[in-house]
Amino acid sequence: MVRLSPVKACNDCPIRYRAVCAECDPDELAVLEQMKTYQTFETGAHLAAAGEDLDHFSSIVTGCATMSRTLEDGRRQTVGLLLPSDFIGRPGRGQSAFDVQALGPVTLCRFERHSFERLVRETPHIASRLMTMSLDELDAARDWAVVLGRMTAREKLAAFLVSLTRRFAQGAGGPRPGGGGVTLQLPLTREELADHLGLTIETTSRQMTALRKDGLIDLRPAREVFIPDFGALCAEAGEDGDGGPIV
Amino acid sequence: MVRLSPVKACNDCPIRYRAVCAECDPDELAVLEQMKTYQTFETGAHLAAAGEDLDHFSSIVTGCATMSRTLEDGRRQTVGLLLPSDFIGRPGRGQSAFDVQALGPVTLCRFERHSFERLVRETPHIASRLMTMSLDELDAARDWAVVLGRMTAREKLAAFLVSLTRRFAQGAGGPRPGGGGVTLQLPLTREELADHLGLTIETTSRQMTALRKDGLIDLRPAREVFIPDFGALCAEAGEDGDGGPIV
DNA sequence: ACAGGAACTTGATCTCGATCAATGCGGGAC
DNA sequence: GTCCCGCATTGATCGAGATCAAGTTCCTGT
Repeated sequence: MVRLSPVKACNDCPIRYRAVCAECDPDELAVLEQMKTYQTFETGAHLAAAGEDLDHFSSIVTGCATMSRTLEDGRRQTVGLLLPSDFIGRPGRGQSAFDVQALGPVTLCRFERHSFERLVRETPHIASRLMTMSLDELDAARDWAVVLGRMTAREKLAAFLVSLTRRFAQGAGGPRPGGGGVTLQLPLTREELADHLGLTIETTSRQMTALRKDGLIDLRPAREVFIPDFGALCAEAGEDGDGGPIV
Repeated sequence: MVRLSPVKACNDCPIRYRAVCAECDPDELAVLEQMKTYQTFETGAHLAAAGEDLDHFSSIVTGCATMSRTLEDGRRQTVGLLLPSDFIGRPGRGQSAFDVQALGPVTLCRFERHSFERLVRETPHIASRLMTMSLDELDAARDWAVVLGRMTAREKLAAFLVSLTRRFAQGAGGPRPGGGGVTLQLPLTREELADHLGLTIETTSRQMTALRKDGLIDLRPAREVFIPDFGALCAEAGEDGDGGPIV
């Protein structure tokens, strides 16, 4: 059976980040609590536009979003998937280099940019936490470049499902392990998936079907994907079959 | 004529980063000066291996290096090109997620990791400078994902030449503007180029020839590339033809 | 329940880049 | 000089994924 390593996000700290919020100083928390405002967006809403000034930074509370770029001729590439606890905006960056768009209804916990930047300047451990988050994103972006540049369509799809399962396993509302497998709720349409994988919608759909016919996944209504054997899917994604945990 | 925007690296500060070193405090510089040691590596040397502990962080003084990952079956993808003034290693990261390999003879300015991390902890503006560098790399990695995922072989090559020209323009020993064009010294073999572009060596060579036949570049001995019209090459890379500066 | 539309699947064909296979070139050792 | 050997180019063919074109399923609103 697959081992899950769920690390729950801290609900008290607005910069929710895995379990490190245990380090949060009560005084800092109080400052952040005073600063924050919640805002909800509808499906497809633009949370940020490439090149536009950001007046707020935010942490995703519920829902998912993509970061993407669209070329003049309409070709689109998604460069990152944002899940609950992910942070939008970074100190010293007044604007986003990419479009950020809600995949479904999204609730953000927002902080006025200048106040937040001041807080970061005065609070080294928050700065260091943001650094860690950025470095994680950097590694993830480079990992994804390997997938985009060198993997086949089937491997891309398997790699995405594996990575999404692992990321959800670290937060709440993620995949439900049980019955010798894992159930995953896909937050993306086939088109959004294709844009993330650097494929067309048709190829994405075909490879999805191929994985289903090979018994690696089961496709259920409402974009639910059942993974009977997580290790087998990892192997399909080109990972050495050490049957490691979902992390 | 193409406008160049050269921003020279600061030679005094060991964390050379564009022109921000002007901010370096003399005391910090003294500490760094005491810490640093120079080391030279031969072509092909491994400056860091994926998953191996780093005992030093370093700044590239001369030469170039790649960050790459090689899959079990030999497929390789380069995820970043490191040029003089680029930094290897980040506070809080004891190991590199990728292999770092010298493309030619490389000289590094090295800092013992723990001492450097202590300095960073005690010096917010160095931490903030490292944050800026990391965010630049993050944007670059995501930009490159768009190239890998959605561009044709010809566009990939043009985009790479454009990006390399711009990066060299910010440092020393870069492209020589003049005669209505720019001369670029390619630090990579066709194979290394192919690994960066997510192509095969043959396709890379063919597209190089195609760009030459179309008058967009001229190929000279010793991996020298002459770009007669930088704006035209930018257009080929899918950029809007605003004839912007090399930045 | 039904209608409409968006999301998804499947099929037929085409094309760009991969693969297989020579051939050309250029620089260093002697 | 000329013999190498690694790097680069070019050619012929193949195949994974794109493209064009129907269908089918699923969700939503009434």
